[in-house]
Amino acid sequence: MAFGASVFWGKRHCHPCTSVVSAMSLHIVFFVFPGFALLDLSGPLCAFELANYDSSGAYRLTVVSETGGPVVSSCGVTILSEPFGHDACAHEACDTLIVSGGPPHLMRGASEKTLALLRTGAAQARRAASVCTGAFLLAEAGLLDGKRATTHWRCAAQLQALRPAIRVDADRIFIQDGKIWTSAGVTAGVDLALALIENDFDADVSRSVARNMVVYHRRQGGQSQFSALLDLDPPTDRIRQALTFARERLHEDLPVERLAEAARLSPRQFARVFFADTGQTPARAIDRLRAEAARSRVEDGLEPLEAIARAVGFGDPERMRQSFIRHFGQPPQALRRAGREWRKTRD
DNA sequence: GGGAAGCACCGCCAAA
DNA sequence: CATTTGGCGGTGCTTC
Repeated sequence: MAFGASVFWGKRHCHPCTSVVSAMSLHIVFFVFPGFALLDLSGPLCAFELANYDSSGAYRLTVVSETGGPVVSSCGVTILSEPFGHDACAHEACDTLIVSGGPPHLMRGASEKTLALLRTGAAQARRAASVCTGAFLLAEAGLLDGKRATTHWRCAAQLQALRPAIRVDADRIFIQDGKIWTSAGVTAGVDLALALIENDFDADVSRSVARNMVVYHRRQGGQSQFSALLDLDPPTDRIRQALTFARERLHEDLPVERLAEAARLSPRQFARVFFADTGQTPARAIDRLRAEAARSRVEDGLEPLEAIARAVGFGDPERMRQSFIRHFGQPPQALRRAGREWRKTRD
């Protein structure tokens, strides 16, 4: 074996058992279907695999599908799966069920058999989770009703329309509500897996896995920062007009009513269209615009925080601080310090 | 840090 | 008849 993982990454300390992790292994069951997105499966799989090096094989990993056998992913690569409900969830208790996503057009109209399997699987499992558009399958199975959930930002409005009872938040990397976990698009599945691992062990293990995968341990902020959805033109002219309008006068008061006026829509309709186009609600998007405008100036470290807060429309530094924590996960001071460190390494 | 006021959001229904 | 739009009012969050 030329590429021995234990040699390459090194075996680390074995953690003492926690309340959740006992001597037996935790069975992680991945559900896939024809056309599933390979990375939705392989990302989390890789995270759990690496976690096994840190935990002496705490996880047993199984890929299942409705009928079992070969399943072709959206990119054409075939995966071999076990039949769902046989070995996977019946004989050995399924600890965590993770549903992969796929192209949006495939996510509707799942067979009744699949939905029934998901319902029983989720009911028996300690946790159920979805990656990306996998949330649509959980939604159709009725497992997300009344819960907070996220999905790929492009599909958030569609999910909300499909199941009004879900509280869809498109600006999160992942969300846990009770035993149900959902995650944002594609690579957010890795963040989800890291969070599940941290839930089972502790932050040391998940941090170690993140380092081995060369990803952020706790990716900060919401998914919109990666979609660049406030920079790229939203599909409708009117929403773009409103965003341009807002960006040009961030320092002024920008209530939803005023944005709606700029878009020449009624406030109600504006809010509806805005969410459909961007996956965010208007006020939150403005808040993000301000935070982003402030961020580089904060990191530059040339102006007092109070002046920046005023210049971008936060009014006072405390509101800016709250907003930074919401969007970036850390207060302005911390980013300013990080900016200073970064400059030092270059000089 | 608790409580009131204001605002954002959203479900619902009616009108276009 | 279906879809889009606008208004109303309840609710929950933020701000002061």
